[in-house]
Amino acid sequence: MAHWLFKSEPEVFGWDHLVAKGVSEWDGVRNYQARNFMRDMAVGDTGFFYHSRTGLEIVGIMTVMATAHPDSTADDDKWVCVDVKADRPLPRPVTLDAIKAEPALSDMVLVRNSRLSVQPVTPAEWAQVLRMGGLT
DNA sequence: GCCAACGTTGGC
DNA sequence: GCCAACGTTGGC
Repeated sequence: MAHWLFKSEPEVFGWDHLVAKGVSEWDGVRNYQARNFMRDMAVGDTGFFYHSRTGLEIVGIMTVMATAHPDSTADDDKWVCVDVKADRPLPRPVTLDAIKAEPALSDMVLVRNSRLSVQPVTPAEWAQVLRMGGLT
């Protein structure tokens, strides 16, 4: 199973919103690179939930529940979304500062390309963030 | 709130 | 097909 990272502004759609909603579409993505990553996702893939802008930390883990399907919030049919559900919060959220300070995470897309809202995470990065977050 | 970085659009 | 202008994202 592959790993991913999803960004959202906490005021717009944060971790608590996802927890309250249960299974939710990850809609509103209007970037080709991000869309293509969503097309690559499989049911059972896991992803980090990152709070951008005013959070700047990874707060939880979610699971992909449905593969890419048309995004009903788009005017045309070129955009897709996947369905995700909150799995569990990180006991200790992992901040962007902590990620930048960790040499093992220096190649994370989060660090390299701050504007990409859906991005892949390598198995090594995944394990490292889990450790820093107080899991495993 | 500002603005750098990035992506997209559209005139040529 | 180039690139200037514009819009958006997201760290600061």
